[in-house]
Amino acid sequence: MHELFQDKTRADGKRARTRSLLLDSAISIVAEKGFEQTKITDVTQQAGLANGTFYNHFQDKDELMLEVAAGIAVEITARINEEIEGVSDAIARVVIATSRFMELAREEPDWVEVLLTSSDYIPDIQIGLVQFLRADIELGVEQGSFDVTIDSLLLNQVVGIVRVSLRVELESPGADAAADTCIAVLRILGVGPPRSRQAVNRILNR
Amino acid sequence: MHELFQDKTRADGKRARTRSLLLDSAISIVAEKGFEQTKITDVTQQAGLANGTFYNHFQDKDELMLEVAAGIAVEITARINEEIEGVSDAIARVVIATSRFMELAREEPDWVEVLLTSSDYIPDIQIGLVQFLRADIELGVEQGSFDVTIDSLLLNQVVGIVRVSLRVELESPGADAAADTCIAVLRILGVGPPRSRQAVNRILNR
DNA sequence: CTCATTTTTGACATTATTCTCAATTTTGAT
DNA sequence: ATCAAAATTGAGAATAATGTCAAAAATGAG
Repeated sequence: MHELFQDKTRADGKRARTRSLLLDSAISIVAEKGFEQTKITDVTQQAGLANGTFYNHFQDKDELMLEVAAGIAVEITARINEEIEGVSDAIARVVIATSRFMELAREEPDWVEVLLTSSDYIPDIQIGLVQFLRADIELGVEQGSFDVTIDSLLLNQVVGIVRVSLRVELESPGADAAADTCIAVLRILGVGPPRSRQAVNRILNR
Repeated sequence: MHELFQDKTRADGKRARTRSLLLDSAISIVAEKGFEQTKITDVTQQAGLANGTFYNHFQDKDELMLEVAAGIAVEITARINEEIEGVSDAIARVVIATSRFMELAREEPDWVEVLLTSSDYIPDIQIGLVQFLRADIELGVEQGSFDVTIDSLLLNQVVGIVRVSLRVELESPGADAAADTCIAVLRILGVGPPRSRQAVNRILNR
């Protein structure tokens, strides 16, 4: 379990380090208690700082949360992009991205937990991820692999499937849900059941 | 927009009527502000009652919310069951149930809104609906229509798809999302794209 | 209509959380 | 090592929500 913000500010001044400490503390508290149940004193206590210090760095809870959620979204987007960079087949891109996301739920459960809960309160957080998703679906339609009309409903449905699958993965990390989730996503995108299974087996080489 | 609880207690004594008034007031406040942002005084104000009256009827907010959510879940389950009673084809049952649910999002948006938000906080609320869903999926597997293994992941995925579709319907009531949602559900259940479209067109006769 | 019982009222006590700021400590450039 | 600037501290003021209860009002059985 890495420290997302502190790792990026080790070398900077005291101010930046305290700020990062608060941000990382917020991650662990939000992951544990949820978004609205997280109080400012919970965060400062977790950070081992006095309550007043918070106000030296943030206006209010919303400002803190926005930064936390945006930081996680950027990091997760970057990690997934790393994996699919250079892959040109849309089915493979979607499968790799989905399974990498599921893997992140095991590697960094707090980040994923916070991303899921915060996107209920800060809808903008999803925007970046959805843009990439849309591009890959467009690619798949062009390549003749997907059978869908691309609209807000479809994008939300795909995001919804991935969301619940991530939640299941967070709640029972044993039950390797990645492959089944990839198949579900392909099915939604109009890839028939036999082809979906075959593609997932090939791409995740099982 | 009907009053779920008041309609059921018109004939009863004052106590029952006040109680129902509080429950219905809670629906409209939760639909507007969300679960955690709903304060007890919001509910009593909406009901036109004094703050103290609340404690004559409920221990605390949780007790109120549990009753609100359970009441809505029972009503919605009953209305959907009404429609599929006597239908023996699993595909038809799933399509009719899904589209009826989407229709309810237009008829009674507050009920559906509260059901969606409260099931984040009171997971038990989903249990009843999921049991019916599971039975219909089992039926479809027996009938050779669905190609899935039934487990918690699958049930959550289907619920997830319907949830996001309901939310889209609530947010833009114009965009007739029912048919597309039925198709998405069938696809998840392993019905191929052409058969899904055909089945939905036939059953919803368009 | 009467009146014992039930219900409602709303001011206030309690508890919870946010936000401020003067005093103190720490930092890091020189 | 020095010291002005920056950061932290924590007590407590301000705000917000919950929960209590004696007094007042409404109910409905007889």
